[in-house]
Amino acid sequence: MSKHTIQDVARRARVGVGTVSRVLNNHPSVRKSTRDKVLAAIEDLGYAPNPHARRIAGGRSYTVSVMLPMVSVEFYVRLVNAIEECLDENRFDMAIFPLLGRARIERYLNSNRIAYQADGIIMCTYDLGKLFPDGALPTEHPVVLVDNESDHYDSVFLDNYYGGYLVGEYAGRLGLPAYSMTLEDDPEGVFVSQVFVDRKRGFDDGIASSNVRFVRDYPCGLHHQGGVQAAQQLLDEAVFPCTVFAAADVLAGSLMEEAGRRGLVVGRDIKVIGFDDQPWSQDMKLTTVHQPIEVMGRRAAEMLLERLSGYEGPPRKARFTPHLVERDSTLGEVLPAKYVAIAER
Amino acid sequence: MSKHTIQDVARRARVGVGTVSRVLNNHPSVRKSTRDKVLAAIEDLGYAPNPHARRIAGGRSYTVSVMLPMVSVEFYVRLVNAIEECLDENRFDMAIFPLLGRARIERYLNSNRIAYQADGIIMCTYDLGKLFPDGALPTEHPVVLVDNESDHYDSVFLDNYYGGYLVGEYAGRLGLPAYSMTLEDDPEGVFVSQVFVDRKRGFDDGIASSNVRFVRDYPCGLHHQGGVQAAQQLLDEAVFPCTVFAAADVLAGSLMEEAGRRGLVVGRDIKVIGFDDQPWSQDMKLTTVHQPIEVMGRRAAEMLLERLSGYEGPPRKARFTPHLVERDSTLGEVLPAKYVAIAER
DNA sequence: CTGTTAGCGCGTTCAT
DNA sequence: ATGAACGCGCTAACAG
Repeated sequence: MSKHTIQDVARRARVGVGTVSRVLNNHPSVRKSTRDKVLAAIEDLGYAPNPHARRIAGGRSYTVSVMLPMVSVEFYVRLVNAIEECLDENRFDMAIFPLLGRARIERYLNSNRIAYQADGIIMCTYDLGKLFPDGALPTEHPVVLVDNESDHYDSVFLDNYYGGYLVGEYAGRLGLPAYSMTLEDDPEGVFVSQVFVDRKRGFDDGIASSNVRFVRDYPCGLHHQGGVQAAQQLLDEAVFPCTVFAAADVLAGSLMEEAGRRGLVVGRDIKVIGFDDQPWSQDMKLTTVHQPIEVMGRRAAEMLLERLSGYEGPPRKARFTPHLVERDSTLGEVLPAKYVAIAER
Repeated sequence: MSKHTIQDVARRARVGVGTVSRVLNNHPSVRKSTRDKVLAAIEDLGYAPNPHARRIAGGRSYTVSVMLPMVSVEFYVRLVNAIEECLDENRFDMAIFPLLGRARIERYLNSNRIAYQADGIIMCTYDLGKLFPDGALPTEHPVVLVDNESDHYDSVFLDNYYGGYLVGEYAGRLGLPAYSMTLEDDPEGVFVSQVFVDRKRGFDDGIASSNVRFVRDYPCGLHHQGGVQAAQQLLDEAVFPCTVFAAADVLAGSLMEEAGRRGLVVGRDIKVIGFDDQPWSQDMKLTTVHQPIEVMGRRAAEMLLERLSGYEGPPRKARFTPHLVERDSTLGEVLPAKYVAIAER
């Protein structure tokens, strides 16, 4: 926090505080020469306006809160970076509020929380209807939802059903017995993401029109270890060759690793299809559903900034359409069953 | 954000704003009867003071920032929960700022960031000397360091060297060839935690006084997958029976899992010692070094609150001493080498 | 003990 | 185009 005030800047630039304020807020009616004087003074002093004072006086602090389940999951890291980049370009600051678990979520039901003192909020993934009374956040400020569809707020989300459908269709064409790995139920019941339900529903529908037999689903935790455990059980029970839809790339990665450990050849003995198209999926040659995370994050930030600039229209939905990226993990030639049986052991 | 102001409360309670302010700030000289009147009015109106206004007027917003590398690592989740609990009891709010990576850290070199507008900061793990100019955060507010020792700020940390030493001594008594798994260097060079260096140094020194042979160290990423990879290489190369010091419980978990997969008996063929004593370590019967994470988090919050209450003494160090918890993972009877060689295959 | 008043730093009039 | 004055919601100092 700079120790200077707008007064100091005004004195140094030999102008009134009003003029400095205008420069600060990009007000058009300032002569170029005086604007430059002011900017120079600001630069010299290393001055930065006090966001709290701005909030008090002008009703805005140029800060937005981002609420999400947790970070350090690849999806959120990418999303947050994209959001922050966009906000940064518009001279907005960002604070992250990881909700982590039920206890913290309940704290955030209280509108006094600092999180709600921002100019606006971006809420990720959580189903507001299940967490907050009336399905609304306790705030008058604009809210944008990401990774979750809504009729009450602007929302940015992927058509996860369609993504799953693409995979189902594709699995149908592969013609092999099919399995799936999806997200298990959250014991705390807070992180019930519609996302994975939709992907699975789409997959089921996509495969239904083929004559492929869907054997069963293996629910697992959304991390490497969870994927490995489910993969072990799956590989113990599965018949080969087969197709497996892993509803997140991280799970597909676990599965491919575990399959390799057992001497199975991915693409031939087991066809693996992921979801996300994370950067490393290309290296792993994983067939997967592409989702434009950065674009979605940026769009969410833009929508919020539009609201903050006074846009008053009805809630908007930014639905993104995924597409399938075909890679080696589904491209190997399938061998006669007998040979596979040997390779399997 | 409540739409009421301190004026509304004053009117409703038929007192002056000064009195309301005194009640809000626990000022002693308020008659009990009027205090109750005011509290009733506050209750009726659902009033909550505006933190920005408090900051402007009184210089404090009752908010602290917590900066850390990332959450959703068990250590930080537990730490953050403990910190928030203590702050909550003192009517302070908390905002978390995950630094995530180099790009975000550099943004946070700028003192204008909202993170620095809090009354105080708790900084976790990062070595300030390497990240910030002069080894100081760009703020005049009080700072407390956690998981990192410092001469400039109050700091709360574990004696990691001693913890490692305990393990080294213990491994010496076990009398078996010893290996270790520690944190690999961070490619971005930002998350170079002294913590793991200290644990390893202590381990080396602790084992040095015995006649046990230390074979080699396996560096790995601080997550399950990283542990599995290192464990595979270690188990490929190791001689059994042996002792392995995993410098974090999560790595020990990976190792035990991988060892089990290979038919090795933990505690007999391979003695595993972890570090952290995470809640699940007891279930896994992992011998490990206990670290009181919640106590440390609470202590950090307390130290910061003391500074915010005006304490002005020199930087204090709250060093915590770990202890070894012995469980089954090191307790099996070692068999003759020949038998082990068979079991190994 | 309590009411009144002067700022805190800034945005926003309203004249000029 | 620009300076001066007012007010945002609150705390703190000053009277009583």
